[in-house]
Amino acid sequence: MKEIYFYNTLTRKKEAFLPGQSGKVGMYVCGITPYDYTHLGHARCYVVFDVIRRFLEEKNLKVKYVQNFTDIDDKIIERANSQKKPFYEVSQFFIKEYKKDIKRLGVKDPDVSPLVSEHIPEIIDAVKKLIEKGFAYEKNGSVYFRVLKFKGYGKLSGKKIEELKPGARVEVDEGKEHFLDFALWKKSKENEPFWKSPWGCGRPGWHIECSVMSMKYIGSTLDIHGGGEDLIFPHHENEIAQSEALTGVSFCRFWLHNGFVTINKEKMSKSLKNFFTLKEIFEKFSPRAVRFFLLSTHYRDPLDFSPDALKEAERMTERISRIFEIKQVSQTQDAIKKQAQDLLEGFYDALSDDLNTSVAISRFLKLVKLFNSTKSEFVFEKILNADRVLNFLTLEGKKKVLLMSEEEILKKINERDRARKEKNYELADKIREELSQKGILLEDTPQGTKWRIK
RNA sequence: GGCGCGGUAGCCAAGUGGUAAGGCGGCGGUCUGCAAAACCGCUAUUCGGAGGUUCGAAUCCUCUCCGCGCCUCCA
Repeated sequence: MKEIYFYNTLTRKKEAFLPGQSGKVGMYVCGITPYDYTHLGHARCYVVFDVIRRFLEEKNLKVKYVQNFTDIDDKIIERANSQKKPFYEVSQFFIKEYKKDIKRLGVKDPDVSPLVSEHIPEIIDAVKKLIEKGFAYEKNGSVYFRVLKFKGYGKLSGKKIEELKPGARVEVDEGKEHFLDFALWKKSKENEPFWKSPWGCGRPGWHIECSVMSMKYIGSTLDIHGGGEDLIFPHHENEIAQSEALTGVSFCRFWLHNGFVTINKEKMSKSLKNFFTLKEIFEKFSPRAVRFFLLSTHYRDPLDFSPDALKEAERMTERISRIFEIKQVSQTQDAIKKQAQDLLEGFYDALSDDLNTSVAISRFLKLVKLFNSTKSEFVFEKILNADRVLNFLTLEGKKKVLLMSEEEILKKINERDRARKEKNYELADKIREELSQKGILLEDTPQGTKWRIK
């Protein structure tokens, strides 16, 4: 059994992962801003971190998994105002949709799913402390973080302050001491929801909620902080600055970031209008295939979406699921047991190597193959063991629509069986073809003729 | 402009110094009346290109071409 290694964005190296205190792992993954439906890019992130969590749990580590909802933000307000609704109706609606979609992908519920809107007092406290410590200042009802005061700014993203030039891409906000300073607290404009604070009516800035909520539920130092790689800068960089300014200790030991889902090699994003929501995807592909697809490539590499790739995932997962159709035998030769055990070990070793799911899946498929040729209960159990991490087998498969009644099908099968006994193969094949036209596939097995939907 | 990632067979995809995992597809076979499913075998002398280091390189170095990302909200 190998040690667990993860690639740490902070050090740009694979590092041995050892939990902080006695087998406990505190992990925080940045959640969504619920102002629209969840898309495939989000799904990749949460499926990947779900596998990391399940894997660590299988390794007998006690994981506390925290994932927030940023339920108050400019985009939510924008949407709420355009629909003439309070912001929380918009965020609550999309939180519900997110939970529905992500559950179908077999992602376990977080242990804690904190909402920003329910942590305003804690956020105000944190901002107050940052001001006291000289890391933040109030200006016209807003509070900004004083980036230059925090040495080490840029250590996560590898950016140098001198190289980040104000201008074209960075909005120059009057009132800030330095263009990189970011809002901890934003003064509310008219028609915007607000909370009362020592600095007047306003709401939290974007980054502070993650610092406050992660440390509230996990502690000053997280073991793992995860998210999409687009969050590295500025979001996670800012989280580090705020948190470490606040506590004086290291905020997080392992920073893990997943790569993007792309379409034609380009990032799936709203602005390019090339994104697919899970809702849309599920109309064409099963959640089981989607999960398989999302794990088929290493999590840090780009994953290119295409209908063909999803179709292949559909085929593969159907094949995997067919193991349930086989009657198991209890006897297993030692050599086979050894093979199965080695494959399972290889499976976990692959995951230990910075979550190499491609290799892990290949071992998993080998186990399926071994089971198909041995029908061994022992091997079957190894498959179920591996599936506790991958979680393909319990998910919804492809939707099957029955175009004719079961009685009708059985009648046709009987008719065909009679024809086959009489060696009237022409008729038998005609019946099989007829059923095939209606999407029914026949399989002649030693146990008789079976049928299934194509 | 700064920083970073990737280019491996028809396709997807592992592999950071020891001589190219795995899957899909295709081809051949076992089974079958024929199929289907499953299983077995075959399917890259070669890793974008050019140099270099080395006994040895997909893996290290230099240059170069192509694609992408971050530097602004973004999983």
